[in-house]
Amino acid sequence: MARAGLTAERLTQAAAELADELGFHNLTVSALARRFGVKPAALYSHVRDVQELRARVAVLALAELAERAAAALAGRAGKDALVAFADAYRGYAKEHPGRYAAAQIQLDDETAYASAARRHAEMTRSILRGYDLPEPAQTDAVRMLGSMFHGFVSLETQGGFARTPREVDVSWARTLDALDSVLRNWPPDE
Amino acid sequence: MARAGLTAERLTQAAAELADELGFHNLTVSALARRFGVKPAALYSHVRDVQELRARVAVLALAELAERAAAALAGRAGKDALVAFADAYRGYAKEHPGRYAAAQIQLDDETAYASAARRHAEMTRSILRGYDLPEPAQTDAVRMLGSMFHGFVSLETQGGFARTPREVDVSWARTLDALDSVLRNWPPDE
DNA sequence: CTCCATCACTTAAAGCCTTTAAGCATTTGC
DNA sequence: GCAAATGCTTAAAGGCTTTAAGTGATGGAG
Repeated sequence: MARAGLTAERLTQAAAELADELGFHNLTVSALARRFGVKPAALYSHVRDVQELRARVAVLALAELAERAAAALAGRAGKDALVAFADAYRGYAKEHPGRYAAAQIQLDDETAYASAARRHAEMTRSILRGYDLPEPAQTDAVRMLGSMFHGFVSLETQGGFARTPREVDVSWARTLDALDSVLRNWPPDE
Repeated sequence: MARAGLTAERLTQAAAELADELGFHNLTVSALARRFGVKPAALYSHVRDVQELRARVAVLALAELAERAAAALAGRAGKDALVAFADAYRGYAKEHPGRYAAAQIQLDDETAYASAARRHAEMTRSILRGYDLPEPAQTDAVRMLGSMFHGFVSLETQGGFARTPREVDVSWARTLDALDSVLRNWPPDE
């Protein structure tokens, strides 16, 4: 029999595509094996178990997302940077819903450390340089921005906004306006 | 053999507890049957399939959350209302992570319509009455608040903030300050 | 060039999950 | 007290994960 030429990398790549097509929670060893015309057991020489497969997709997604966000950020500052970053984030999630879902799973500390997770936090901080917030307000703002982006995208992809007629794109833009506004006028600690 | 006395309601209640203990994605028909000392097949007279079981937990969670939010909101207005609502939301998610996860799943239109999902939107709107935002800004703000709350809670329960030392409670409070601030000074459409 | 070791994949099997169908036992109502 | 309805069990099929053992292709050494 001809060999399929499996490697951890090819499996991860295909797994990411599968996740985008079928949804992350339908990413199974069996489905992936099927796609390669191979028996499920064959994958276990390249990947320890389904957990590792999912974690690999998560790391891939984090890296791609960081890449995209970094490109969007290049040469921009202030609100420009904020909007470009946010759009990159939302765009990625819409194009790659399965990968985006993967990026949300809990990675063990080692994997997380080695992954692009830190780059994300750093990029968010770099956006805030345009608003010069002192610590610890900066940390609060990082968390707020992350929550906002993730929350919006998450609700949007789950159809949470579908029942109201107003264009989601417009609400997104206005939300970014609001974020920019509050970052420029960060309320004093009371 | 003695009968277990299963009903859809008791199953739903137990399923919610199971979800909180094991995580929503570990909520299975088998595990639930085990808890009742009964064979899995027995549940299928009361519940169509695992999807319906999950949907029932989602509806339960939405109702409980609405209940709690409504209680928190009673007699409050302005920032007071905002903070009470947000705290109710976050508190519920922390106490009942499995139910909270359930509340995020896509319900079919009928179920969603019959569920408390609408009450949530209405309550968010009632908070905004304290800030008198005209439509369509109000819709944008509803979406922003929902995104913020869900995003923060979601990242927090997934351990997303664990790697930074600052107290999450403090960031939460400051984020609410920021939201209050931007609602009071909603940026004009540019 | 050939043989053998290694590697890549298959087969086999166990265990857990969902779900349907059929059977038995218990309750309920007449 | 008996029949019908109800509630749970048994049985069985099919899909998933994962391990272990087996087979055939590949490639390096002699």
